[in-house]
Amino acid sequence: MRVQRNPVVRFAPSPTGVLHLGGARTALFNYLFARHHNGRFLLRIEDTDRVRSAESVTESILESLRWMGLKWDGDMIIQSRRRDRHKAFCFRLWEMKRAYPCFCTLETLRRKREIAEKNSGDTRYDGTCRGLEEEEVRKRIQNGESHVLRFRVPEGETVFQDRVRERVQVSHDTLDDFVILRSDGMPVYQAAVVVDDHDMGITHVIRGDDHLSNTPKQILLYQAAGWPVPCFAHVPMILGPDKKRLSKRYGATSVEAYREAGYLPQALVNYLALLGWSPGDNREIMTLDELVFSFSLEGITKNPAVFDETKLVWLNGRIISGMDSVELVEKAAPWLIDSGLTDEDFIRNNPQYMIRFVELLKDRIRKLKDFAEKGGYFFRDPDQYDDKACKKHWKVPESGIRLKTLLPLLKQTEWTVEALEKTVRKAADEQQENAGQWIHPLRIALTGFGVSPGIFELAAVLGRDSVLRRIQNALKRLP
RNA sequence: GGCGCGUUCGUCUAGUGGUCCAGGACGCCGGCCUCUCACGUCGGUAACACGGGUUCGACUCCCGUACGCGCUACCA
Repeated sequence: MRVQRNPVVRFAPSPTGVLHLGGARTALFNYLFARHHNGRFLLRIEDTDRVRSAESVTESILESLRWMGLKWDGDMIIQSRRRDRHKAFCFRLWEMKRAYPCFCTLETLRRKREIAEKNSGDTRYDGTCRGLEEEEVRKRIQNGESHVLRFRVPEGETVFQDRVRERVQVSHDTLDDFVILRSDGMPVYQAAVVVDDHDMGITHVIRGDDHLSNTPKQILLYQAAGWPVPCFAHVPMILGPDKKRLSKRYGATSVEAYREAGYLPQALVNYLALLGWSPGDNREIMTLDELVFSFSLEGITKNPAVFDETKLVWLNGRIISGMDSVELVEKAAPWLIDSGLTDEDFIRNNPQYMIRFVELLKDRIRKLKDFAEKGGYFFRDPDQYDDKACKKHWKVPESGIRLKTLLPLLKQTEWTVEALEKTVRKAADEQQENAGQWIHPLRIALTGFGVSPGIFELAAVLGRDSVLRRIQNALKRLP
């Protein structure tokens, strides 16, 4: 499908909670679409629910978007600041008789709904105030009777072409006269979105599937106002492992949480893009630029997707191992510092050491925090030794003898990977033993663990002093 | 309950009537590499929800059933 030359899209989160994965993906799709078509990607904060909205939340949403690299164009729009404009729109509809005041109280509405639920199950507004005489309306308003404004839904049906759902058809019989302006003068979502999307020149509304049912109401509003109706694209939901809407119950669901867990923004973006969208070929690992280049609404799937953290973890690991080492040092630094392994000065003053550190580790870890959790021995001598590894490779009397034999040899070995390897293998050879029998105890002595990067590379990086010291420490602890 | 939307390996997906005894990826299992782990590499496991049509032929089109999700607020 052809897309007009310079589309304008927006991401419109409501600041009732931090940015969650579903919202992040919606933002991403909007961003990709805008960039792909040379359009504009705008941001609007939908805070018309004053009770539930919080300003601090807005800042965290912005921070999440920035972290993911989704830069929006222009200034962000704060919906609540446009209240007068929304109100004017609602009053205009009233003047045009497309809306009318409704005096039903929350309480009577609630009661009617309750009864309806028990009987017909039809809980829609019954239209009590739809046909009120103008005279009565004026009088009741003069009396200061509290009222809302409801949209007068016309007869007929609304049909629209959704860019991912194809044709969607809804009979107006299933709609009711919904509220557009609250009794306190605050506009309701339905009215506010339409006014803002129109004023912002939005051409394509790309949003979550949960808005699909609202779309006919909004289209009716556009039509009542005589405004052009934008294109819609409803993206399916992201589900939890139980196939229900993703919720906090199943661990982390916010972008923030993934950031804090040591994920790279590239990985999250890449993974989210693949969740509900496919480039059509078999590519899996893609940069933001590649995503922009390949993105199209046609590639969006119709069915909801289950969020699978193991694939995200894999992607994160692949991206880490493919990343530039200098950049990786920067990314890993906060984790190393926070865990107290080292400090900024050391990192700044030992760039070569830091680069070797990430290079030895980056292929075998999957999250940034693993640098700290699995690479502590690059910064401090082991103070405890892994039980399982000891049982397997240390609890034999020869281990001590082997390490003792190694000590003087290592004192005079040239400190290169090749020389170290030659030394150790030769020592094992001379005893007619397998090199592994020497390597494993050495690994435990140097790292405290049964697994680590290649032992000779590791020893080369750690340096002679550190290696000799660690062997001696280990010898003291040998059974 | 009503309305809307959806249903391909455990998960993400490719597939737009014959090229599909269904392809890729994650996961899982096994081989190779090897000082361990990881990487890499080779191979394996595993799916068209069900029932009716339409058609020479259906994963692909139509209808129904089941299941799931969403909406049904003076929430967004």
